[in-house]
Amino acid sequence: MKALSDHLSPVLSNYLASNHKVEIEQFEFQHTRKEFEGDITLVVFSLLRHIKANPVALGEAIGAYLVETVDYVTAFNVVKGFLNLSIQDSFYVSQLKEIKETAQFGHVSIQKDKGVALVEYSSPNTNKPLHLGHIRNNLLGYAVAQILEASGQRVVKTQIINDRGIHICKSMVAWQKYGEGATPVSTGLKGDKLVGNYYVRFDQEYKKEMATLVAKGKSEDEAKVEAPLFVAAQKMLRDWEKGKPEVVDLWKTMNGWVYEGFDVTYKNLGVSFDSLYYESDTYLLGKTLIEEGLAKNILFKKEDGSVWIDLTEDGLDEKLLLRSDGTAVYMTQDLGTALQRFKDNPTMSGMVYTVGNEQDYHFKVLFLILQKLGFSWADSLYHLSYGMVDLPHGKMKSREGTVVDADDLMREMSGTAAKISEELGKLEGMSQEDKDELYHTIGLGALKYFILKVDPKKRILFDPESSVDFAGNTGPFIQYTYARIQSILRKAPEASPQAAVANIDEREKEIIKHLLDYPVVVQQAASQYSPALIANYSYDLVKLFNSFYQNISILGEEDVAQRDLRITLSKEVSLILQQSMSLLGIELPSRM
RNA sequence: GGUCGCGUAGCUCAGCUGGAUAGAGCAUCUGCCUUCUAAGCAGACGGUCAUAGGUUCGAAUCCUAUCGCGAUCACCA
Repeated sequence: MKALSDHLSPVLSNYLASNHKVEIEQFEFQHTRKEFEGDITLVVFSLLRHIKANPVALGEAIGAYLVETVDYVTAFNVVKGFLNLSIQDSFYVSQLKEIKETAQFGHVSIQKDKGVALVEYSSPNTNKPLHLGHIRNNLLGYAVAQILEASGQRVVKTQIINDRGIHICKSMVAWQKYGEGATPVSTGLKGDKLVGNYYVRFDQEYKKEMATLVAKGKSEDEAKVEAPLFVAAQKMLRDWEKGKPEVVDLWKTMNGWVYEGFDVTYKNLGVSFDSLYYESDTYLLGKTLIEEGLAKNILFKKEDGSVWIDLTEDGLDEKLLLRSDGTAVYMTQDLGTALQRFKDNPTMSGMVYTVGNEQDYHFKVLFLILQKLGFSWADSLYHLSYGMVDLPHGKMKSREGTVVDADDLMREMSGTAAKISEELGKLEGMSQEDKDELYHTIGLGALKYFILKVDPKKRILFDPESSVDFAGNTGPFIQYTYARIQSILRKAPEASPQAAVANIDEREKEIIKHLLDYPVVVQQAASQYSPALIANYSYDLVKLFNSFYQNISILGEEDVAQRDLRITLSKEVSLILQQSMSLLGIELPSRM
């Protein structure tokens, strides 16, 4: 409806300026509700703040004026404070033509002067495989990056890899002790799974050691730090920081395995990155930053040597930035990473951190510290905070084996897609290879849509038993509609909408109106960082199209002008679907 | 306890900066495949928008309080 209101607003402005001596440029338009006559509605009530008048009388006057001066406004009626305007069919035909002639309608080509927006997502630890929580993170981050790009921003997709710290050392210690030289090749396991197994093994053996110590009369707290495995892990961390060659070598080898495993998962999921940052590289810069902060008296040192920032005046607490032994904490490396990214991207216009909402406080503090350190770009940082993915029985816990593994889940989704496809039996003549690819497309489409259609800040309940739907408001529903359109287009002649169309069906008009909304939705999704808006828009479009498709013949229409309009309409719907779904990372099959 | 987020149909969710009689899907029930792919379409059933106040022409939407759920408040990440 944006296009229409853009046409009408200046006319209205002129009218009100000359007749009521008020300057108004923004008007409140909305789609006319079905029960009323008309296409677009001006909410006259909102004008009453500026003009003292009876809403009905004002509506009548404006309506009469618009019908008189604007060609395509054919009629009007006023209900209470709502001015409903009827628009000529030919207007819609010309709008459809414009959509057809615009490449990538609704997407803005990248504007160089805007600077680059960094989008961080994924950022895993390198000690265990990716799970469902990472999937939401990855899908959100990737989609937001795509949406920002479609809105005209240059985007760099990035992540910080948490590749150092005690947790990595735990896997390393367990591998040394129990691994017997196992490698991904010797075991046939994905690298991240192999390393993850030793992380779990560490935890199991560590618990046994603690139990033994407690049985010998040690307290729980003593047992925690005295268990030989724990001591070994701590020693390994110190050796790593000293750069002891055999430790660093093992660290590199095992991280290498994990990265290979992650790459497979990312590829399957269809996400990618433009630049990578490693905590092992950036934590030192963070320490430098803290030295500077101390010198400027923004930070302070306690007697034991630990470094803090006092945020009590901002309503927050004191926050630790460096341990008393001088080693870095989480915040230290995040400060370093942020600065490093700015150094690498001097035209940075903003940075989006895709991180779960349990870290809301952390990011509040991070941004505040960067502001206090005097970085002007700190104001443009944004925490894309999203809710947890919960299972019916509560949180995912790796120790209790309730984690939904990313690779397993994707495989199951493809499997379900295959099962449904085979039951429906529409894929005659397709090679097995193509079928497998299609099942992956559909399965992933279902999963991605399921996750992205929900507002990011809300929690998602994931029930592995009932799985993800393939009917209704789902990815496959959209894919299916697209495939149907492709089927028509394969048989249809080239077509262009002609003015000769006698009249447009209500259903066709609804679709054109909805297509015209797409550019606004893309901008909204970008400014709100919400892929859900794109998903819901696409769903509505598909609903409208299916109703049209099921009730009106396209290729069977004898009137050529009418038929061409319908073909064009179908084609444009499919193109917008392709664009909108590409923002969500969902592929659309030409058959299914 | 402090701070932040959420609460809409049996279930899962939409509802844009306040606008007309709060919308979808799933589930349940009716119809529709010799005609462009039935993963679909047409329809029925289903609501005290957590509760109570307030702001105003108008509140699911904004404000306040209360209740419920979750997160967070580490020399973990």
